[in-house]
Amino acid sequence: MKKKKNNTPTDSELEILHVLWENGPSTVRFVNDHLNKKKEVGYTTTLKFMQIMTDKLLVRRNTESRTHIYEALVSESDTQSKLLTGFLESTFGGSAMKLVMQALGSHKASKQELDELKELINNIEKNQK
Amino acid sequence: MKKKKNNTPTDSELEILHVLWENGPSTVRFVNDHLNKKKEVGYTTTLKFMQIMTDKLLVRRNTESRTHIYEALVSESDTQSKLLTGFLESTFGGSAMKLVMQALGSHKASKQELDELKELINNIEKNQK
DNA sequence: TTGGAATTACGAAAGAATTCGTAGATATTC
DNA sequence: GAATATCTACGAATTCTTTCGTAATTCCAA
Repeated sequence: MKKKKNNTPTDSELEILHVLWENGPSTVRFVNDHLNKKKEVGYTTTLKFMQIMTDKLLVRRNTESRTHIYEALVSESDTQSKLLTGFLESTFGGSAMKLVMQALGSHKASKQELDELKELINNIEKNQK
Repeated sequence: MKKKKNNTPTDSELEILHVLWENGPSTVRFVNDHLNKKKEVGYTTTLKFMQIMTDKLLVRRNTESRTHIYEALVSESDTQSKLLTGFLESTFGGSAMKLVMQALGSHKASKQELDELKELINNIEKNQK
């Protein structure tokens, strides 16, 4: 029986993943500096998280040089998709439409974004036929 | 200085709120029975949460009879909106459109739902002009 | 080469969320 | 009215997450 891997990151882990997704493989120092633009975080705190994430297989690291290089092992869209599914379930009873309506209703979208959205809807409808 | 009320429920609290939103004012027994349809939860566990939620002003209770009646003090849509904003920020970097695209892409929507959605988009565009 | 700076490993404290046991009070049943 | 069931209050254990201090090692600069 294969062990079910629990790949979903916690909030703090997610912040680190964002840095890795955006900047590619990075050192703890680099990630920590980035995080500190938003809020103060100790270096060893960031280090600890990245070690935990290595255990969880959210990232892997190259340890050839003394300063390790960390790389995301999970993709941004996969992770977003998983988190979205969980959020959808817990908050909107699993109804994606309710969530979409709520999101569109309370968060501004530009003309261009709305056009893209309509385009997407058209494609979905086309494939449904 | 007024104290900032942190009204956002935790996951367990949210499950209880769903029961209250759906069924109206309820006893601990009723809520606990409902929760147990999905997963095993001890009675005093549910009770404890509802007491905590009373402190947090997420619910209020009528204590006239020995068996207290609990009632949601926060609305479903307000709560969803708050949780959505947080989730949007942490997972999608604040981009509602990315979330909407992801949600529509990976979760099925019916013809009717898509029509409603287009209707909503039209209204938004109309108001933007 | 020696002392300071940077890095990793590790443990553990602190905080937050969840879960439940027990005690005491009140209601119900036989 | 005695035994049983139900309910609230409360504290505390447990688990998960976050945060950091310290030690050991390696690198670098004067």
